Formats: sequence, structure tokens, C-alpha cells
Amino acid sequence: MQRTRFDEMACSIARTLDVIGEPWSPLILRDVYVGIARFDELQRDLGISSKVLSDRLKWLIDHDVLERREYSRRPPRHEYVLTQKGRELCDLLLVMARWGDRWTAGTSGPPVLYRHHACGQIGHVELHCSVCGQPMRATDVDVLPGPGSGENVRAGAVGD
Amino acid sequence: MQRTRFDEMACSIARTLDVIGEPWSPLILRDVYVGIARFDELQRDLGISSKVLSDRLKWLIDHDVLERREYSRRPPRHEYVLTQKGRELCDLLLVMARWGDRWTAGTSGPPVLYRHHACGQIGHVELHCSVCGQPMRATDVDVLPGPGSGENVRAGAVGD
DNA sequence: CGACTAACTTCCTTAAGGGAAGTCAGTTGG
DNA sequence: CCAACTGACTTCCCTTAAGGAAGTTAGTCG
Repeated sequence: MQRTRFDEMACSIARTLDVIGEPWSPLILRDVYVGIARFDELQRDLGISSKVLSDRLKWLIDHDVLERREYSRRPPRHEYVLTQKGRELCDLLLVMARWGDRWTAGTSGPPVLYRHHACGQIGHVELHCSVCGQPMRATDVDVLPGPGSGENVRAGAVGD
Repeated sequence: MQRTRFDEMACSIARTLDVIGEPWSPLILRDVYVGIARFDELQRDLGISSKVLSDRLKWLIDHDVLERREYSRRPPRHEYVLTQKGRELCDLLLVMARWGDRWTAGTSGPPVLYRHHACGQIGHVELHCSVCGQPMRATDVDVLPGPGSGENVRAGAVGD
């Protein structure tokens, strides 16, 4: 389908999308996050074709989001586990789930609840500022050009 | 390409992806968020084909993320603006940007900085629990089935 | 030794993305 | 008043990714 590459764009959103911007990847990530880790489990749970699953897993491994681990030689059995980079991507899933709960959930309420280890309560994520700790939504910020805002962010291309 | 539908899945992540799971949509959202609002501006800025841009805009309008507004009759001129649903989706962009800054930014640093209105400082988003206010990352929660966890979350399908 | 399972790969069909060109309303310039 | 121009798309064609089914390989079990 000759897709436009996003990985060279001077935008962290675009570069994130280059890694998980196609729709199956976040769902694969979700499954691995909740413990569905083996190829055939993933395929069954997602209803994805094995070809596409295979492609996506390779992609995610190549981008250091997942690791393929052999948990049994003889018979050879494998599972996919999150890297640190992948675990941090799961934060994005929590935010997606929150938006989906608010705007797309049916009459029956949210399909999944999140219990916070620290307080033991069912809650959801809220965005706060890393500096002052107050709520920080998209509507609460100004967007300014940063040091990496050059046209082409290849190695060594230091911004203006 | 006959894509699998995500909108009937009992998962808020999948349903969110049904709306903006294809890679251009978040970038369109980003552009509208920062004030790039007209068809030809979007096309120029993104390097997207007008066909695909047209399709995406229709989709986003159909899903109440954007609104098409005529800001001039004679000559007829239009711009796209975020709805409330769309503005809340932009929170997701902040989280994507944060991950992209951490894991995909080049040597030159983040391309964009976010100044928080409340404190005036450059900061980034952090996820906190809506109940206790403490940090709440994907690694800090247990995932439990919720009321809408039935097989098919069509209208009236109340979970077990 | 044949059936079975995990984990893929190959092959074929369909449709979505990319790009170029065309369309249409309305406005400005000579 | 006709031509050129602009915004905002639409149409057409080509390429390639997604879906699905079937085939493959390594190894275990009965």
C-alpha cells in the first residue's frame, strides 16, 4: 500500500506512530501487557491473521518494544515480553482506555477496571504536569518549538 | 485492504483505535490542535494525498472528533475545529509525544516543548491516579473485568 | 510410526494508501 | 466580461498491505 514513513519527521508524535501507529500494534501490546504472550494465544484472542501477527511482532521486536523469549527448549516454545520501552508504551494504553471509556463505552459501562496498587482503589489515569503536579491537559499548554525542531532530524542535524 | 473492524470489540482501547487507529488521524488531530485547520494547509503540512486527507477528515467528522466549519461564505472557505471529544483525544497526543521524546528523539532533543499554563514552566505529562493522586503507570495497576466486559457490547448487552 | 501442537511461512485475493490530474464555485485582474 | 487563480475537494490508476486459508517444520505423546 506504499505507506508514508513517519520515522524521519521532526515530531515525537509521528515517530511514536511510526512504531505503533498501525491499529493492531496497540492491541498486541495490550495483550502482552495482560499476560497473553504466545503466538497462538495472541492470534486466537485478537482474531488477527497469522501473517499479519507475525509481521507486527517482528516490527515490534525490531523497534525494541517486545522481546522474543524461549521459555522452553525441547519442545521449542516462545513468548513475547515487554521491554522497558514497551512497558512505558503501555501508559499510552491507559490513556486510550480512558478516552474509550468516556466516549465509546456502551450502556453497560467500561469493559475493564484498573485498580491502583498504591491506593487499592478503582481509578483512571489523569494527566499532571511533571513540574508543578497540577492537572495538565492538552487545553492547558502552549506548544513551543524545541531544540530538535529542525527540518530533518537525522543524526547530527542540530536545530536552528 | 479489508481491515478488521474494532468498533464492536469489548475493549475501550480497540474502540479508541477504531476512531484514530490509523496513522494519519493523530497527525491530523495534532495539526488542528496547533491551529493548522484548513484543507490545503493540512495537505501541505502533512504531505498526505488529498484523497486520504479527505477520507480521514470525513471519518473524524462522522465520529464527532472534528467539525467542519464554514468561516466564510462567498468565497466558501472551511476550517476544521476540534469538538470536546476531539480536544480530549489531544491528551493522548501529549502522552505519545512524551514517549516519542524519551525513546525516539534524536541527539538534538525534543522537537516541541510544552509550557503549562498553570505554572508557566516547560514540563511534560505524567499519569496520576484519579482517586489518590499518586503516579499511576501501567506497571502500577491490576486489570480487572468491568461491567461492560461481555462478549458483544452492542446496546443492551449487559455483562455477566 | 502416526497424530498432535506451537509457531510460523507461503500464496492468493481484496481494498486502502499514494500520486497525479480533474472538477467546481467563486474571486480577482486586465 | 473573459481568463487566470485559489480553496477544497473528487476521480482514476497503480502499488502494496491486510485477510484468510493452506502448508511447513520441530518436536512431543501415545
